[in-house]
Amino acid sequence: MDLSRRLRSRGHRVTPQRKAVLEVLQENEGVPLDPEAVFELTRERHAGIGLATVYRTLELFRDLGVVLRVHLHEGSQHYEINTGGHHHHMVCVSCGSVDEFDGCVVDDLEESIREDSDFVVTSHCLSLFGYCPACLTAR
Amino acid sequence: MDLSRRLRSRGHRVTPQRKAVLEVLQENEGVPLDPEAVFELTRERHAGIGLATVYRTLELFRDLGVVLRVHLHEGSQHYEINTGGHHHHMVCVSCGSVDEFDGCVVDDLEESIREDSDFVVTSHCLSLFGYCPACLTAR
DNA sequence: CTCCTAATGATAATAGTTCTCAATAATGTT
DNA sequence: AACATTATTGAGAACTATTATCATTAGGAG
Repeated sequence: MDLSRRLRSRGHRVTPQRKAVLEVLQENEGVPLDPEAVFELTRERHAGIGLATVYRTLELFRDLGVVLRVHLHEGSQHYEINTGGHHHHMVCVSCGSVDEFDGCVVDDLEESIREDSDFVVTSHCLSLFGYCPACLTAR
Repeated sequence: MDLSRRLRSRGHRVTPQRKAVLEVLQENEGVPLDPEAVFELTRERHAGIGLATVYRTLELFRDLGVVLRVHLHEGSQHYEINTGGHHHHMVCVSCGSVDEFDGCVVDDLEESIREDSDFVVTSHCLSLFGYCPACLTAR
């Protein structure tokens, strides 16, 4: 939770840019953002930040477990603050909106894989695609 | 199965390039290949094929349902022949090898989503990451 | 306050993919 | 079989997302 502590404990420095990026991510909990979006939103707080710094910061935060990388099959990666709650996403193929869903069934699957094969599963990626309520009623 | 028929029924033409790409994919059933790999393998059959044609052909085949696009989080997209059998992949984060696994549990999940929310799920993407037997014993 | 060096911003470089366009060739028609 | 039409092709330019480079700036230990 405490960014300063988490950074310093690994020999990293606490900079205004990193604090600004964290704030943006925290304000958008549950909303996966791509680096460009993070860049634009962070600029409103820290005007001079560069895009490269945003990329570097997101990568660092991922290392630290502060953010999670989300794969929405959209050409750019998306990141969201890691709240600890395991969830995945439903992406509307019509409007691109993203919803969360909890209750991941993959834990069961990982279990059965562990039994059936010699492959040791350490993580997984799951996304659902379809139509959101708004796009469904709009036809 | 019959490429010629499938192409013509949609107004597309049957070309030696497309036949060559299909053959490569068929010979590599169960092995997700990226466009560069398909390009190299296809060149052995049809020497003059261009990379752009490979990209266009894979996209077309995907439209026709001939191939499936696989997301291995590797910087490039991967494609494999669509045999109709629903399966997903286990990617070794150490050596990059890819194994298939059947028995997808997501159908159950799609079901429960359909009941719990108003989101209509039409497809999903699931990949598992971990360590393959070879990499496990090698330590 | 000083020094060391991590971090930054600007920009170049890279990787993967798509676009452009003139030349070629697959198919329907004669 | 020859022709006309137009989809397809190959080559390379263009584009997008991301990473690397490097001189300058600034965090923080002493």
